[in-house]
Amino acid sequence: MELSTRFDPKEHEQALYALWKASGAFQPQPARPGRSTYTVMIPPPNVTGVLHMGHALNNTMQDIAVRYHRMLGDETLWVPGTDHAGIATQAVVEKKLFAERKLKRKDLGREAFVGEIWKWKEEHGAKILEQLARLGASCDWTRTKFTMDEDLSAAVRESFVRLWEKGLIYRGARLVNWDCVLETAVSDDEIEMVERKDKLYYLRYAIEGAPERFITVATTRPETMFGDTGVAVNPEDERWKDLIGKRAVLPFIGRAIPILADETVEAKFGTGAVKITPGHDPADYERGARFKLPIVTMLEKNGVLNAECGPFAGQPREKARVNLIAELEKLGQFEKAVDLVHNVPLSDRSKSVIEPLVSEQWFVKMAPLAEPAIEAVKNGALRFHPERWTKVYLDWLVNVRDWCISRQLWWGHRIPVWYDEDGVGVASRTDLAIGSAHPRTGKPIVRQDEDVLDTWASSWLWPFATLGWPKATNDLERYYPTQFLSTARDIIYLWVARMVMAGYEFCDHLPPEKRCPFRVVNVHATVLDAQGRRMSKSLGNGIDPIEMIEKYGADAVRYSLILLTREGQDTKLAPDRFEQGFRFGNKVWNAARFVLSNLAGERTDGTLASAQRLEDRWILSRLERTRVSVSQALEEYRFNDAASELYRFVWNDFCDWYLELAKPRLAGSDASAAAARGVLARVLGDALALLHPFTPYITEVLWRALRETLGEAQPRMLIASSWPDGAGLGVDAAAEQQFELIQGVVGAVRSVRALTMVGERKPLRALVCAPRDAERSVLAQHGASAKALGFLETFDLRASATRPPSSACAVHGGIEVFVELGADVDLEKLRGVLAGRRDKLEKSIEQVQGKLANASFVERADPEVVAAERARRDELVLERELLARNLAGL
RNA sequence: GGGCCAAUAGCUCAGUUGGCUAGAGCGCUACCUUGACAUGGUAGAGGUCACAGGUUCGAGUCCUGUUUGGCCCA
Repeated sequence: MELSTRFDPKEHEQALYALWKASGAFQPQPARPGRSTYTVMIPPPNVTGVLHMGHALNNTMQDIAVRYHRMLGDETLWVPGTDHAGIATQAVVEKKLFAERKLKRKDLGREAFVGEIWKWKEEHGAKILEQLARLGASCDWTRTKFTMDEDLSAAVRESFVRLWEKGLIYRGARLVNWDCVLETAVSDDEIEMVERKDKLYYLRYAIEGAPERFITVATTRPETMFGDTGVAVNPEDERWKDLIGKRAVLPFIGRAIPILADETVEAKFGTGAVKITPGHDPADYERGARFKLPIVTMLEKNGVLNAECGPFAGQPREKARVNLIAELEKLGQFEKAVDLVHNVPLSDRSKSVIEPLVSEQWFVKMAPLAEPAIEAVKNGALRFHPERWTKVYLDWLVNVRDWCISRQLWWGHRIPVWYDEDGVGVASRTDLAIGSAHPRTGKPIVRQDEDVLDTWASSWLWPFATLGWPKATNDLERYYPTQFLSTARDIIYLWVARMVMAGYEFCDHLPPEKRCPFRVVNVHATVLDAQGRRMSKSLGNGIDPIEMIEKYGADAVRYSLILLTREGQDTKLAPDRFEQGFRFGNKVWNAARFVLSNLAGERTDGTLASAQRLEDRWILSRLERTRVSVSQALEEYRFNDAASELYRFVWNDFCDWYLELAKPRLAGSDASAAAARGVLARVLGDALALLHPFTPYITEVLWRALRETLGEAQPRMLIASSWPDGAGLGVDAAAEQQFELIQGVVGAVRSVRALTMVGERKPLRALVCAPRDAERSVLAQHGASAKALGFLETFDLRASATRPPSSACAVHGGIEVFVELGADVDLEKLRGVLAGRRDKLEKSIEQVQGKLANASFVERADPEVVAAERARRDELVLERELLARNLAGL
């Protein structure tokens, strides 16, 4: 098979992906003997989403794990899908409707509007999944799930009713994050804290019965004054101490509110007196509850001030703030406004300021659910990688708060609660018809609850609902629990912790030790821009993975991301960083082309037994070490270590040394040439297999070419091939050590060439002086290699020698290499480098001498360490002597 | 206010349980069109491992504190 001189990703990616998919490789295949199942659930992206770098990194990691386990012979399943993203999706479609038809959702009505969303979903909802495919993600697309699918909706219904029956669901008025534009409660993760320059306003409240006195409170939201039901001061604060127990009077509306002593008030902030607005501030809500203050709501759901606000009723909150300050000023009750930088909560979707607002919502009692999830990490059923995230997870669970699961939206799972005419609710697995009898009261059902459930109330069921739960399906039986979950850190509690809770709560068909939905949670790095900022739409600093795939290919994007991403540490990314992966692909491609062009004809088995030359034994030993360490790294989900190891092996061992040494051998037609071919085929084949999880496309193309070249009629695709098992290989430490000697001598020759500008290819005569028998013997046996790589005309090996006239020299350990040069060469650079090296040695020797002169080191340190230090000192001293001697003569 | 993480070459980062002559990629300098690859090769330059103490025979690595930056929670 003829390979083009360059690998063109566009030529292969789509076709290969289709081929893999059609072959059934993405679907679980029966495990090989001794292997088991391996399941991964994709974190379902938002159905309105587009692929960003975080997705690219996260899904590359999952794909590596999945492809690795598939090659190991596990029955491997990776389930893809999307979530319905209640608010986001509804907002997208509302916006579109308005832009195209000037319609609001209320114009259409609930049913028609939801129909529009479904239409939108059918047209656009698969985009991000298609993008995942471009990345090479080997998901089982026949099992693609969507949280609004019928079966997943049934799971949501079942879970709700079960919690209801256990008494874990309740309805109540609570302070929630309110989006005044979308008019719904939103969860904590749907808001973004944005730093803003704002004002801190100082307002004076009159004191009841003391017309000459005021109490000054500082606030960033003066308009919430109409919701004030108290003022708090620190009991130690001399400024206000005497007012404690008195009442302050709100301007305009004249409500008198108590002045209370509270140690949690910081005397240093503002005036030391703070207004308490339990209906509109989370901290005040708590404080108000402590003091049993009433709650006054002063806002309509659309952000307009309500009847509680006296003359300001009917004004939008922003306008009211301005007007209020102006009016207070007239009354002399506005003291001043100072600049303040603080965090303001904005709604992700509408970008409007979130108002904490008391409203009727549905909640889930979380404390009982949290217990087994806490236990899971304590007993080792669940492990975080990196481990430190365990703490974040536990902190949240230990202090868990009840979960507000209702949303005032139309898109989502409608809350399965029906009410009779008295407003008595009941949860039901099946829809209750209007007019039918309430199962408990017997009175007619008059309506279903209007609200829908939070999207997380479906995605927390993801690991088992996607497999068929609550039905006892074959998939659920086989593939639950899963092994690996990879996700971003910001949803550890919102999603990960809740999935664990759900696993223990709902998978009660399993014994407790099998309920935890996954064994390992991988918390991947956050991808930042080159300046270290988070990539965001508003900053416009994102790098589009698809654009990068177009430019560099999916393999390059994948490999670069993994090379750049140290475990759990954030990653700074610039577009040109993808070049590293791209160049590596080019290297692999060309190395393979070279190997393949030489492979025609016979081959040996490429094992240590058949490959006798030093470089053969060396590269096979290096291959074995690489295989072991890459496998180990993948077992531990250290993707970066695995990728670096492969990079080093392929580039620095195989290409730089082995290929170069194979070239002269391949020119011949003897047994050595045949052995080299065998080794080349073996190393290339194994390297492609080891690389496949990281760079699936290029390795698949080359694998096919290799198999064809070797004459295999119906080669199995690499995706379905076996992970290298190291058969016939072993670590050969002696070969490695000997080969390092050759590398050192070659390095010495090259150094002389470069530093004397003699040219890389000019044939030179070398005299090598190796006084030690062991080294001389290695050089005697394998000097030809050094001769070839150093482009030496002669390689004259001696036990002792003095520097021949008009020759330059280099020193490697105890070995001197003399290279004959013409008389007119410039030795200045060479002298400089040798002198520099001598000085460095000098320092090292001082250090070692110091250590060895220290009696307590010799006594206390491990005897092996002491012996090693002595040997090192002798080596260094010898090298320094050789350097000094030769430097003197140059 | 509580917690987590980082600080190592100009830049981006490695550096396992303390035993280093502290590494890689990019960038830089010099040389090389060579039959796999110039998307390449060879050789170099470049570091008081943030700072201050401590533990130890020995600290980039462990402990304490400080500074700077980032993130999370309240």
